[in-house]
Amino acid sequence: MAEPAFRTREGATKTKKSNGNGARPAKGEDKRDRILRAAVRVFAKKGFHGARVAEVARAAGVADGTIYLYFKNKEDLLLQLFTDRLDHLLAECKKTLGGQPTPEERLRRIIELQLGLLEEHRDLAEVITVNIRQSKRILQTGTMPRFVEYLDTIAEVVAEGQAKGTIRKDVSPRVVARSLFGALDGLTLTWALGRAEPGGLTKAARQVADVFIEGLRVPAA
Amino acid sequence: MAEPAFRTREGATKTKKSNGNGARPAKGEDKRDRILRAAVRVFAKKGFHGARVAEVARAAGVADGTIYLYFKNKEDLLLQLFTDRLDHLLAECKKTLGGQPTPEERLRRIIELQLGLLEEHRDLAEVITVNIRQSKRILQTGTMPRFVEYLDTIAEVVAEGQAKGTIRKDVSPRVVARSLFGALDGLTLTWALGRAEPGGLTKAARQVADVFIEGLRVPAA
Amino acid sequence: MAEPAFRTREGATKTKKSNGNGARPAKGEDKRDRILRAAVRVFAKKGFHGARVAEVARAAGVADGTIYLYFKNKEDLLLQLFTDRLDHLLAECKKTLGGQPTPEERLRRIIELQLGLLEEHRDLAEVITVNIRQSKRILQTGTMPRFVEYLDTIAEVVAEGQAKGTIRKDVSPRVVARSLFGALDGLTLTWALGRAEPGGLTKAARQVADVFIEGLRVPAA
Amino acid sequence: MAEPAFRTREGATKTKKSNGNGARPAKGEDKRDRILRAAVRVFAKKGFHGARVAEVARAAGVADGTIYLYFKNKEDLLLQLFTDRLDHLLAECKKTLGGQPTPEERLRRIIELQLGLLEEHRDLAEVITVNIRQSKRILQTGTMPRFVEYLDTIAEVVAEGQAKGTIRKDVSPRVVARSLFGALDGLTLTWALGRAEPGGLTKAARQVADVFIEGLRVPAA
DNA sequence: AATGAATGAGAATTCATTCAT
DNA sequence: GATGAATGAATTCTCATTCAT
Repeated sequence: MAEPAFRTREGATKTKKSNGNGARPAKGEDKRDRILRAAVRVFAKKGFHGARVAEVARAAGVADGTIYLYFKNKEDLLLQLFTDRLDHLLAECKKTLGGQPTPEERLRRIIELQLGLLEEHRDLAEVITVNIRQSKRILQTGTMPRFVEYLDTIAEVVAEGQAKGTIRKDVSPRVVARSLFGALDGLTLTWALGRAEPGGLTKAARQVADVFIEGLRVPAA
Repeated sequence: MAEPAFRTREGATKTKKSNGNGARPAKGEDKRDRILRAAVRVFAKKGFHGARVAEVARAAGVADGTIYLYFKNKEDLLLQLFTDRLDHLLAECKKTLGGQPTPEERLRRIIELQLGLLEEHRDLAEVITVNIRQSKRILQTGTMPRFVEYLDTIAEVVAEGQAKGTIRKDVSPRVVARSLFGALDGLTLTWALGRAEPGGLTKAARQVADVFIEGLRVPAA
Repeated sequence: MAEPAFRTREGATKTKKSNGNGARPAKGEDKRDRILRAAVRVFAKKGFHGARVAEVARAAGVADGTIYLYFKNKEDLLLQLFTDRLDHLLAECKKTLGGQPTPEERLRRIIELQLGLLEEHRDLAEVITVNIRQSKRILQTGTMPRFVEYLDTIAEVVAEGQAKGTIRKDVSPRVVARSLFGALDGLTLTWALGRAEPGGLTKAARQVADVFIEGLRVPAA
Repeated sequence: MAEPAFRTREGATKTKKSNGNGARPAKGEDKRDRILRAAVRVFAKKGFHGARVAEVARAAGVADGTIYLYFKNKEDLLLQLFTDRLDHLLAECKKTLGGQPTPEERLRRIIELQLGLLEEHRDLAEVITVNIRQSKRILQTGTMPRFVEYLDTIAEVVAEGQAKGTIRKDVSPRVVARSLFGALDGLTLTWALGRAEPGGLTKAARQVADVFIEGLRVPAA
């Protein structure tokens, strides 16, 4: 998962080169990716508001104006950044969840995936945890369909467990999903802004998984 | 006076009981409070970066320059806002925790307190969840001693339970504290930015408490 | 000349305590002087525009508002400062010029006086050379009657020499006066902004005097 | 580009002959010059502190922000203005001094050049005499290498005369240089702020030259 | 007279965005 | 598509001055 297969605007799972025109690598897509990757770095270091568009451009090796050929404006750049990365996480989730036998295992897997992904990409971790809250507009759901989708994925797993009878029914799947994401988000934030010790998030993942899964289990008679 | 008297820091933990000169309310403290209260409202509505200092001033009924008599700059205003409010939360915690018989009950009480407080102050909820992440500088621990103190309070309760033998020892109190805060923070964020249904947070509080407390319980043999 | 006898508004030569109401030292005058002395220090250090009125107040040990009881505004403070100090210089000139037998000696004496005074008061030197040019309004002659008067004093000495036949008549006394003042001013500026070596100005005084006096002498047949 | 290309410094000594690409005038240099020319006018009229950057921009026919593409800040604009103009004066000096047979003639030529140049450019005269002292930072030598270089040029001429035996040795070339510049500066200031009669400075030039040159002559046995 | 908290006009500078090349 | 020079709106903070006490 080191080099995530970056998404295009249209499709979540396209591989890098297939842009439908055959041989030549899509110059445009290439540049869009370079900009997004530069944006992660710059936003992580300076924060969304602290980052200058010109810095992103320089980091991406393009001219200032070029950014506006691929993104409507600075905020759109941030939004597409999230969308892109969450698409990736969602795709991974979908791919791996099928393999897990029980809802509990699926939950554990989601936790491991999210924290694992961010542990490998500290910059991205900072962007996800910090920058997502820096644009009021982006925060309003609706602008963040991918985020909602991701929460829904978690909630569904919970609901499945409830349907199956292994997860207690007196908790709302959405509350659980939001709490869980919040818990992971908080851990990531502290980790990313602090020492970011290698393995720190992975270790935390197990503990959070244990607590949540145990806590969700239907109490024994 | 050239160097404006920053009356601020030392007044942070004072309870409102004036300044010891009896009848008249302390003019300074009074104005500082008005500014802080105005800031909560304006920051909640516009976000930290979206809010203009002049708007806060107008909302507080003071001149623009007056804000700089009490706060070093806009960011300091945000920082002191957090410090002030967290002080309040911490004081409430301390007051109420003594009355709880078990660590588990104390945990539940903390959860109820935090969500209860924020449910009553939606503006504050937005500021705490959103704005706290808008200033890179503030995020760096050390600038937020009160936040660290709050997490420590939670972690201590967990550690107590571990010492007493009722809470599982294979989880780090600090990880639990951070996760729990994250979970509550996430719920609050979603609530505050959405409908903010009355009772919504209180209802969630019970569920989160149940899950965490159950999840932390030492597994029955 | 170490502690110059400071002037009051009305009269140039009054000694410090005689304010006409007998015994008590004039509180007001006292404060005005403190402010002026503080202003010299602060203006010298920060320049006129760089100095805050509050700094002058603090340096003088008075409240900000007090300054406005004695001076119309910041610029007036600067203006009165010049007037006061030039009054002093003029008085010294008048006192000493009578004793000099020839116009040439009087010229030499003026040069020594001006540079001697400023050498003893480096702060004042900076203010005179630098700050006098910082307020457009003050620069316009008319607002600086004392300066004009000082130049006139020099010009008169030159005119005397011309009348007496010892000074060449093909130079304008006013041009000489202005050049001479400029020369002294330039030397002072460089001295004050640099090392300000003790004796530096005094030494320069002799040289400038020699050059000017020789240069003004009626050419031998 | 994030870091605006400060095209400034390197262009300072270039003579106007464009940028080597033949026909079209160098856009950048063109704009920089327009700004400098506008700055002279505005600074002369309002003084450095009284002038608003926006006024300079408007006078130059560029946007406010454009100024910051060519100059670090307002003070840098002033500094470069001096540097530019003094460069010109220095170049003229160098060009003309060679043609003068004696140090005395060279001195006279320098005086004529300086006053002549400023008489033709009253705005520049005001800026040089008044504004140069309005920025404390600029005054500190080292920030004004050109000024030091100019004084050195004068001092060298004096030293030459001393070596040749025609100028008295009991005066320091640097003191003479500083005095002479001060004298010219003072005359210019008075002229520029007053009527600025045509020919006024030129006429003064002769007198100052006569006085200084006579005054510097080795006394006849 | 003296104070100093409060005022609020004022200005430099930044930086997202555009558009002529 | 790509560029990057130019734009100019937007906003924090400063500080001279006032005036209620």
